[in-house]
Amino acid sequence: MWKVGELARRSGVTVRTLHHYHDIGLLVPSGSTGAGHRLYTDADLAKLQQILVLRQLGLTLEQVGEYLTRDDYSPRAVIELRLQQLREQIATADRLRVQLEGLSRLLDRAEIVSAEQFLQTIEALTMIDKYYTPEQLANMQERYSANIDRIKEVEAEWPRLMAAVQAEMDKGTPPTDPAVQALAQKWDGLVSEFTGGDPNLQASLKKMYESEPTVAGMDMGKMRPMMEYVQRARTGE
Amino acid sequence: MWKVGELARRSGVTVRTLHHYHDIGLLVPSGSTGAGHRLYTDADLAKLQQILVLRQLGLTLEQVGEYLTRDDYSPRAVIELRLQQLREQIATADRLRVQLEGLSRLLDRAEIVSAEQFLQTIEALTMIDKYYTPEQLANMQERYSANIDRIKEVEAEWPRLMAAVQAEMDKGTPPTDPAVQALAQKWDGLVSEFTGGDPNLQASLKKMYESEPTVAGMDMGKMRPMMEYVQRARTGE
DNA sequence: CATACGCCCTCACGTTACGGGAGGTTCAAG
DNA sequence: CTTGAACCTCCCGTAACGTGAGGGCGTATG
Repeated sequence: MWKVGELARRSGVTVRTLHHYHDIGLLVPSGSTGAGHRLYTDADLAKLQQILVLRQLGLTLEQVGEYLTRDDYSPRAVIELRLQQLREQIATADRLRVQLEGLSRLLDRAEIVSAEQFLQTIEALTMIDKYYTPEQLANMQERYSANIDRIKEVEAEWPRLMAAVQAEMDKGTPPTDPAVQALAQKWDGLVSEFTGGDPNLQASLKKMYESEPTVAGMDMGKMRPMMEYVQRARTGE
Repeated sequence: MWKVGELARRSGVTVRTLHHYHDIGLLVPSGSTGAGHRLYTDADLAKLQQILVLRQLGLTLEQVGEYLTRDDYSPRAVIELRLQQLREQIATADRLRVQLEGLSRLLDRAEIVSAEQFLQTIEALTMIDKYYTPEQLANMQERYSANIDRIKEVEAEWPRLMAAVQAEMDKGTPPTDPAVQALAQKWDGLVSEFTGGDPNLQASLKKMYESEPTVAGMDMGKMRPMMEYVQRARTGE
């Protein structure tokens, strides 16, 4: 017969853990002293070892309790459940690891210098992962690697184009105006350059712009009226 | 300016989350109505997006707060910390997955039929992982695969040997008695058969027996006096 | 018998990031 | 004015304990 401290030392758990297991009925001591000190037997120790084994497998205390008391015990169910959980957990963690390692390489190239850029880059990577397929991404990367200078020009051109569109909107210029039509043509050119004319890629881009409150630091709430304006210029209405 | 419900819908979080972030000072609304309704600005939305991005990376809310407020911001520190955590997490989960897949194969061979066997097997696998090196394990598995019949004999012989040793102890037979010496020799033979004469393997076995409260369902509290008795027979004292 | 010390007890708040209900107020539309 | 949706604060809950408070018990020693 052991008291709680002895059992804790023998088994490697804390006294608090043994109190907790008693409180929840998982491991109830076989006896107690007149003063109320807990007394544990060999059988209690053996049961504790079993509990610890199942805990190590990742079962919750509730699950441990169930498996130690039910008659229709199924080792297979325990293992398959845990294997499924582990595989999902590993896959999720691995995806994030791959993302972060890519981001780490960006840092190595010193392309990020501020907290704002850092957060926008993470955000962009997250959305890219959400909206584009791996095939689309490989295609895009191939094209961009071959035209790095043009990419930078395009990046500089978008803010200018958007400012011009916004100016026309602010002036109340009708979308049928030749100036707006020219801007719409330019808009389409830049989009086409981004997507390489791929309609699937264009659809992914459109879905992202329609679904996200911000994209690459741009508030889509402000962006959408602009896109509608350009669409009206495109259709001539 | 948005109220809390509009912001929740735009950003994909719950109202409760926004309350919580306000409570802990992470995202404080820029204003409020006379009635106390929260009012959020564009800047609040942008900050929320940043918070969500960092949350997705796995940072705690406290860490998010720190990184959004400090001047000596270090993207590299964030990423390296998380990568390290992820790698450890993946390695741990993967080790357990491998263990469970091995156990699953045991189940496939129907070598486990009861809850008791199941728990003892898991316990044994856990200890094996703790005390033996991969090299030792490969060595042991190779030897056992080649002598499966003898292994079963040995497994049956240990309880008989231990019962005989216990009987001599109960009778108070001195360890120098020829009968006890014979038992000690037999004990050593079985151990040597298990370890293949490998002193490193013997050391791992010894360490396990000395450290664990139970091994393969055996209470080491009872086992240790027996091992001491056999040791005294071995040295002739 | 008194004291000291180690071990034991129960109670209760804390951890993290919210979920969700209770009980009430505010706001906009009919 | 009524009604219903949206808002508010407060508070308990989640899982598995850690930790401190305030006290009692058991044993050894003076």
